[in-house]
Amino acid sequence: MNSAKVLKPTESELEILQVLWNNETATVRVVHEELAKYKDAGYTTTLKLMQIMFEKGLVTRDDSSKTHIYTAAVSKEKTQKQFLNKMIDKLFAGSTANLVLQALGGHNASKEEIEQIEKLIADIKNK
Amino acid sequence: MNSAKVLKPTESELEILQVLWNNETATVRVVHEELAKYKDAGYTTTLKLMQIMFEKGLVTRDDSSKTHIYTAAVSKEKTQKQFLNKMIDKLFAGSTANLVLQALGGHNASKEEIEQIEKLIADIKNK
DNA sequence: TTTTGCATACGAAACCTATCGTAATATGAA
DNA sequence: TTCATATTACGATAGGTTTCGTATGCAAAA
Repeated sequence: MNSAKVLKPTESELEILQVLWNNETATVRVVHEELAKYKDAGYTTTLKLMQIMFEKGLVTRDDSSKTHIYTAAVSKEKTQKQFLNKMIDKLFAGSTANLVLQALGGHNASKEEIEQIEKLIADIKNK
Repeated sequence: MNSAKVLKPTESELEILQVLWNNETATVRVVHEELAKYKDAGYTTTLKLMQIMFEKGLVTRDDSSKTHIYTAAVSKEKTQKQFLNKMIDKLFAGSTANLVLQALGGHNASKEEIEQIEKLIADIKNK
């Protein structure tokens, strides 16, 4: 039906998708207010971006009332995976482990997070 | 001296940087042949990109002989970290562990790689 | 010396992203 | 009904990326 081509959200589009993923559903106004917390752009800029996202198929919308209601049309997990793969490919010479090592290397994950990762690794080894 | 602004390589530029990182040093011809293995673009396209990268400061070059010799001016590690951070921010709600979990979730890491990661985690816990 | 071929330089075009101003429209209040 | 306000639609622009054609120059071979 859809997705004859892979949709690769731009950076601005990702910011909007974040809001939609968190809220399940949102109006342009809601998205805009959310973005306004850390960046400033006009309302119509957000509107325009979301209209373009609609044309691309990145979001769906209910336009039965004046104020349209938007929903993400791509899943967070799929999108994350898509970008991870591209990044592993372009920046880590195809090695997932390289990426993980680099990510854990400089950074500070909490005790709980480290334990989560340990558990996952144990699972992988068990299989 | 330089870097008043953060340099964010584009996707095409990353492909070129990969080659430079692998080869330490390379001519446009070498880079182009390498890219030609998996994509097709004209030679002058690669040349132009590398000239622009030079202007931006992403690469340096030795033009003492007719055929210029290019070197990456940004380190692989710094660049990787830069993109990782952006990605964690934009796509993983700021959580490094989320990214690692998602990356390992697809589990295409070899036994050796998994062991490397285990070791790193042990180190982190020891600290 | 002349020619051939490779390398660089340059400019232009096509395309995409992000931004915003303005106009049209619907909704609810006065 | 009329008016104010919020929302959408649309068009235009600025800036950046990618692509390539063409011109120019150099260097080695003929």
